[in-house]
Amino acid sequence: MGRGKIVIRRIDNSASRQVTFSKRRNGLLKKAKELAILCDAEVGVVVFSSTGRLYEYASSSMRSVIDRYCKAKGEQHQEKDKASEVKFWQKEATNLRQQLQNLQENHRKLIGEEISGLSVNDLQNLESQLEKSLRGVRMKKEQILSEEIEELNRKGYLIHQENEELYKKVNLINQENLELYKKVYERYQNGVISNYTIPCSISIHEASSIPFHIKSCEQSSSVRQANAPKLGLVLYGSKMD
Amino acid sequence: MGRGKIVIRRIDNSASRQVTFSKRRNGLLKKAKELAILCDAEVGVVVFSSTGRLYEYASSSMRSVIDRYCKAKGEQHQEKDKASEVKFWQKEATNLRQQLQNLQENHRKLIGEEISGLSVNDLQNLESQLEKSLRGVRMKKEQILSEEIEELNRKGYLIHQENEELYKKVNLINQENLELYKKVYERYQNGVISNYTIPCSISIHEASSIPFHIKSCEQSSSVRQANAPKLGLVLYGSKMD
DNA sequence: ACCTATTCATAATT
DNA sequence: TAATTATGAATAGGT
Repeated sequence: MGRGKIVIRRIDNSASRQVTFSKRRNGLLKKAKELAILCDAEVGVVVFSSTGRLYEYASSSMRSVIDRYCKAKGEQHQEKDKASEVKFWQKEATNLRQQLQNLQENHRKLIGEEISGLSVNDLQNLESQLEKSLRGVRMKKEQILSEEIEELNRKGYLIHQENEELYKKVNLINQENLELYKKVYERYQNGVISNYTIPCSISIHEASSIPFHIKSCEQSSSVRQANAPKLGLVLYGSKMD
Repeated sequence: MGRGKIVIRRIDNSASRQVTFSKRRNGLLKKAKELAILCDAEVGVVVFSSTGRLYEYASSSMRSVIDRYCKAKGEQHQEKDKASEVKFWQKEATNLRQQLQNLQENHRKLIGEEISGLSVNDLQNLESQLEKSLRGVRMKKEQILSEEIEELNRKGYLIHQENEELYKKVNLINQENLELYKKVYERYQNGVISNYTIPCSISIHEASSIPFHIKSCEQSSSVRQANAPKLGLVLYGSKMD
């Protein structure tokens, strides 16, 4: 709405920016006023120029508008309340900080730092705690590992069985093949078919004679047979201390 | 700007007031935005409809605009101060609570609780950490114990030496005594003293022939001689794993 | 500040 | 509630 269309971006020229600011600011405040009157609305407008000067319009009063705004945003503004609230949160923070410090100290002791001031008894307790923790962690780890091993063994066993089935089938077919070849050869000798040689049969070398073994990648434990009983909790029992 | 000119006064018809509100509100917010961009201004607009609904625009943030407005007006921002203070402390508390939770979780894992969700690798790390901690604690404990032993040995050695001195002195005095008794006995035989018997001498049975040993109450480790060299760091080396 | 060509916002209408 | 459009208002660029 001027002599030419403009794109909405910062006006580089300081002078014309200043002029435009003046015009549009007035326009904005006027529109705000009109809106408030026409539509019975409570309107507040605050404008700071790039030089920092303040221009404002409020249909009622800026104080009222801001108050209502804050209230609408769910912000309390009773000063007495605020003061006690601040105290409450300070206390809360202090409390939490204390807890945090205690826990940190505890933690440091647990991981073997800052144990200079402790008595032999304290150290003994700490040692027991650590041993207990270590036992728990190792047990868990070993449980997971043996579960993995078990799973692998189970799968391996299934594959192994499948292999055996296949082996049997292949042998069967092979047998069948040989018989067929024999028949064909007989006919050949009888002069029915000429120029024919028996191909080599498919050879199967005891595929299922190799038992299925799985070895843990994490351990140097001994090789276990497929379908082995549950080993989890006793697998590394001797190492648990 | 429309099909006809209008006077700026409250629109009686509720429906058209509502429509006009909607249009002009959008227009106002758009103009505010344009002003902010074109002229590099900080702009805030708050509009409450007659039904109480809030619409707003702020080029930066409403908080910033209101802050700046209050500052520019030199008005009581005590309330605002309080509010932000409360926020600060709330944030602080939240932050601390979070830290506390993290540490607690960590701690629980470290002591072997809540390790169900961990991977074998995590467990491995945990185990290493625990082993390291355990080493540290044991080392410390054993250092203290061996220091105690050393101290006891030192004291024992001193007492032992004192004992030897005393033994010598007693022997000396005993000797002296015997000689005196002899003299008294001679005089008695010469009739100077009547009715007198020689008491038994104080007997000293090689008091210093028993060497001084101290044994740790905590360990079944071998007995150590007084004045032994520092043992702390190697005392239970074989047990450290 | 003012002017005015032009664009924009919007009142009325559908 | 959402388009459409005629109209007045706002304003960009120039003086």
